[in-house]
Amino acid sequence: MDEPILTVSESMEMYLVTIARLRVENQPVPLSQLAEMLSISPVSVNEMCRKLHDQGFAVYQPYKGVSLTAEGQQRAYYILRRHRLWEVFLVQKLGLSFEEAHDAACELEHSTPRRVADRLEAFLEYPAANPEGEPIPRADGVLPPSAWILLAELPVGRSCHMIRCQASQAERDFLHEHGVRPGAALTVLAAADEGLLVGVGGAQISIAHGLAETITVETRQPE
Amino acid sequence: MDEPILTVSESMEMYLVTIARLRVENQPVPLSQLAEMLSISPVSVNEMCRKLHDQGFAVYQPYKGVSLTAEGQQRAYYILRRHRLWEVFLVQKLGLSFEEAHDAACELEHSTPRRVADRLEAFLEYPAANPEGEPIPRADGVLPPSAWILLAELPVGRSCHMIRCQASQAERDFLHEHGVRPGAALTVLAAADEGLLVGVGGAQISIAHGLAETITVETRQPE
DNA sequence: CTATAATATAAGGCGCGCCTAAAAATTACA
DNA sequence: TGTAATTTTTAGGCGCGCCTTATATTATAG
Repeated sequence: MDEPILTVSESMEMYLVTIARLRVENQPVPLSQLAEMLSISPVSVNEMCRKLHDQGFAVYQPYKGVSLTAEGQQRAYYILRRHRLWEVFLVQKLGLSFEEAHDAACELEHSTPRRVADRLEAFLEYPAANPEGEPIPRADGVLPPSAWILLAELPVGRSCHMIRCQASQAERDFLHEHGVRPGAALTVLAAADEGLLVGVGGAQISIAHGLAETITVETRQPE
Repeated sequence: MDEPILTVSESMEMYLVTIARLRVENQPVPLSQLAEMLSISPVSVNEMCRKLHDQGFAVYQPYKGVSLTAEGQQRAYYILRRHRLWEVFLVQKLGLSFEEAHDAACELEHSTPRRVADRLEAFLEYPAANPEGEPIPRADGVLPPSAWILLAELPVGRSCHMIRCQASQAERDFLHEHGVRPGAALTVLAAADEGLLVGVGGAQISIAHGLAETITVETRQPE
């Protein structure tokens, strides 16, 4: 009757949170991607995915990929929440770089009781997102919907807020100098062969299509 | 020539820090105490102590006990420092009880990079001790002395943490069943002819004077 | 000095999470 | 459609840290 409360090992937690992060449009995540992301051999990843399936945390379909059950997603968000709260704390209160904060948060996230996370959230005054603009799952397990798309996909004339850029450091530095940084308000003024003409804080910058495809932005729903 | 940097597992870290905490006046720590403190079978503790000896972190002398090498003590203080800094943060900034904070710190201490510890120390404005008055090892590895006395010598009304008991196995078992075990928070409620009335975790137990003289505790400095 | 209690050690086992090698199944493309 | 590439599965192995059972060794109190 009463469900046994299955404990999730640290290793399992890493799988769950990685699946959650790799997931796009409810498509199952290919195991090869998972293996690469985790730096674990495909055989071991396969083994673990079957285990997660058997324990009810994931749905594994051979040759298709793996996705999370409601239970699995809840556990994943549970970790993601801790991870991003720690990132906020480490950057905002301790003054670490995001890079350092991210690495440390990867460790701390597995050793953080729920109560500590909740208190930490209050101490940080309920941040909505981590320092990179990625949303923080709430205590009730809801991950606030973020209308995230690529800048390259934004129609001309529409505005958005930048979330992140996954290009090289040099390219990110270039964008940063022109005001294109996480949180900045951007408007696509025009699209040309060379790229997008983007307005940012009264100035304008031309961004190549390739680069625009590495930039994630959040849009307000227009209606 | 160049020493291989031996990595210390989380389990080993627990042993090292426990040995450091149990150590008094440079006497080796009996393995039975260690086993009780860690809630691990004496056989396994023996096994691990031989391993720590072989790897140069401890000196294990059969029938004598185990003590730390300079290297082992450094590692132990390294962890203890993180543990107590987290306790300060969790109590002072997040408002947790010491009990909760201690438990959470036991986990966090193993996942805290040096830089995070140093920044945390600064953020907390360089506390000298944890919320229970136990000294925090400094970044340079120095641990200020702490106050260990016998339970029998503790004034009525004062609280302490149990360190160890050197009575017989039967007596230790008796105490253990009543929650009087290493690490437990004890309060001397009253002193009578028969012995001390001691509060432990909401319950009470009467401990004969003779037995109380075998129990070592750590007290907070009153001023 | 001896009997008993405490401590040490040996032997074998278990679950976990990872590995490699090799064989089988499926998919995808020419 | 047939072959190549990918993916899955099986089998066997390894280190870690813990366990229990059983046997030695040492310490200590009568």
